[in-house]
Amino acid sequence: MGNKRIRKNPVRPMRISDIARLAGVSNATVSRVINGFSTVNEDIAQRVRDIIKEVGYVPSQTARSLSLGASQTIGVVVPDLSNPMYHEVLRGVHRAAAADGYRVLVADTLEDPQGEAAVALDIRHRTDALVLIAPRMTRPELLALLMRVHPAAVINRTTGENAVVARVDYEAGIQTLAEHLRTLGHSRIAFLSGPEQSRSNQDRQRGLEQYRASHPDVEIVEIPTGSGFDDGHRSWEAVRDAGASAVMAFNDLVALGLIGRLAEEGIRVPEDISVAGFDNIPFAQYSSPALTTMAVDLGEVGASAWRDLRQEIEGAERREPSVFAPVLRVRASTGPYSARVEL
Amino acid sequence: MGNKRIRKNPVRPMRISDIARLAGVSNATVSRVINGFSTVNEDIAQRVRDIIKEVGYVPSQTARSLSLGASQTIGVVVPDLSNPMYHEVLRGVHRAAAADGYRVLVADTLEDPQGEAAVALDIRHRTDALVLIAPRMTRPELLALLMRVHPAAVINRTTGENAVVARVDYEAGIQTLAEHLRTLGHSRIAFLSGPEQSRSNQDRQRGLEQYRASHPDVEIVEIPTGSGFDDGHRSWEAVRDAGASAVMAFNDLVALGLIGRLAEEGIRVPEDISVAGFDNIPFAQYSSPALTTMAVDLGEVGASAWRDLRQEIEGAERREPSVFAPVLRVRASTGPYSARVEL
DNA sequence: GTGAAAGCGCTAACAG
DNA sequence: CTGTTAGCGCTTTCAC
Repeated sequence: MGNKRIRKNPVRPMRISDIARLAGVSNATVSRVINGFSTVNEDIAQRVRDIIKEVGYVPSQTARSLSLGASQTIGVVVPDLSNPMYHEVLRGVHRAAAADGYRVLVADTLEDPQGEAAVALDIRHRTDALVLIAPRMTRPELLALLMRVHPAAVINRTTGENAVVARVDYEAGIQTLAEHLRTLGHSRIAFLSGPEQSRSNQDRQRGLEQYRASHPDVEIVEIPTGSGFDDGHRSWEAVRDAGASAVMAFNDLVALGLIGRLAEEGIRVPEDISVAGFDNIPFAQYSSPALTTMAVDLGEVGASAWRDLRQEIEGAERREPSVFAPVLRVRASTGPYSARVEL
Repeated sequence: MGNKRIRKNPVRPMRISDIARLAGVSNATVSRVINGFSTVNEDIAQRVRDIIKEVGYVPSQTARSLSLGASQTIGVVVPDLSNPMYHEVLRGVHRAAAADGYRVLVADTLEDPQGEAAVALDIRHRTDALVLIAPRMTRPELLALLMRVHPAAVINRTTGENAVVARVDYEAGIQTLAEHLRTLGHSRIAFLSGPEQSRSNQDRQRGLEQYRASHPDVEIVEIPTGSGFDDGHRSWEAVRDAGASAVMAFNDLVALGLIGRLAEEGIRVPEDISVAGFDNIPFAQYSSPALTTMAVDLGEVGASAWRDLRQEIEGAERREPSVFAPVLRVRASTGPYSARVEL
């Protein structure tokens, strides 16, 4: 490059005006080339492109966003980035949005319901739209927030008119599972319930309430348990005392914990007792026996949220909430009822 | 508010000038109040604050970033957002950065090595720094990229001088594990290797090379296997043919797959054969028998990357790479060698 | 203590 | 087809 040392200073990134100067054209022309406006003389365009590539220029997304009033980026607010369930949803959103040329900004609220709204507002102000995954805040807070962050999608919470909604129908799911067990001949079924505050647990309870009403012939006894492997492991005495021939665990982890305990106790699954989980975690198919469970395509929930949200960004009319019913995966851990010796 | 209808139009967010007008002051004053400059008359400041709260004004982060030349945001580039391993690292980075008032922008490259650099560059231009988790691109590409995205941290890849590095010492880890088995009396050990291109697999292989050199008394036979549960499940014949009394699996999933198969075959673990995993996935402690494995605190790796990166952002000198050695978790799946009947 | 004005890097009319 | 100019919303000198 002759005597003009072109020193790439990493501290001071290239700007559009640098390119313009180097190419001997105006900023506007460079901008047009970058954005693929065909109205530029091909020779000039090529020269600009060459220079851009040569110096490795990348436009400032910040400036671009400010100027355009849009960032081609959406924000996703997650209560807990360490929870695999949210990951699946997140990934679904991410892939779907990426396919449409959108980037994703993820913010973890670290399970702090207080900070949720602030985080959401902040992130919304750098993005074009928001996805809230299972927000923890109270309903009034949520509604107030939604007024101000439109367009937004909410996953696994119901809202009024102000947001796109995608959610899993846990109510229906647990009933599907109960019905599966009833069909197998079980008439006394234990439900190992999860954390009390958990919304999805409440949904399951509501579903079972309905099921009891429509099936007076089957008894469903609720045993407060928890959401972890250990909780399931510890639940054995209560299950035994309940005299149930089949168990629906709050989730797969609980089911697996119980199954582990049953193995230790020498109780056969499903011959002596049937055990079913919920969520269909990857491991469910590898346990022994393989676990019957309810599968939810969380990725699809996320993708759906994005699709509806995108419509919203483009100004389409509000869609109905998308509701996803879990589907039954029958595997080896549930079987027909058979009278058995006292445990 | 008299006859001046203040209609909150969700389409047109509040700007600083709106607040200024409402408070009867200048933009500059509002800005000063927001940023906590003490030079503002307390009465005015209070009035401004009240109005901000009342109308729910939140400054545009985009404009702020452009003006300040900094966004208080870092970008994290992940090869695959669905991989739990990366999640742990991501979470470590996230928590540590959040504690320092930084937000995190996550970009998934969807395992596309081609697009990686572009994604990194783009995201870097909306953020103050970059974290690359286990980038897939070639070394020359990586080095070239790092020149242009400084400051950056790289996880699980070595680099030259241009980035902070945090990595897991798989070489040492696998040797620790081999030594554990040798101490138990095993002298013929199988290593179920993972994907060939996997860098961490290559690290393990290199570690075993060293181990062989320093321990001629133990034979380590490598069996190309894979990284999934099924791969482990399928590996049984090869393991048997190798005549090994102990197995080191590429990771926990593979180990668990093999253990499942062994159960089917009626082979006892660890009485007949010892099996060890790698990674210490949450499930490792719940399998039966509980899995001996190498634990890596991935969250800490991420947190460390952030700490060093932060120094870098603040202009401190380059730190040495942070290297994390996996630690041995002895559980029930490995035991002393005992001669046994031919399998 | 407060306001006016310039500027962060880019895009988009509007002229020519 | 290309350049000039006026913002995008905020921060920050520099005067007052």
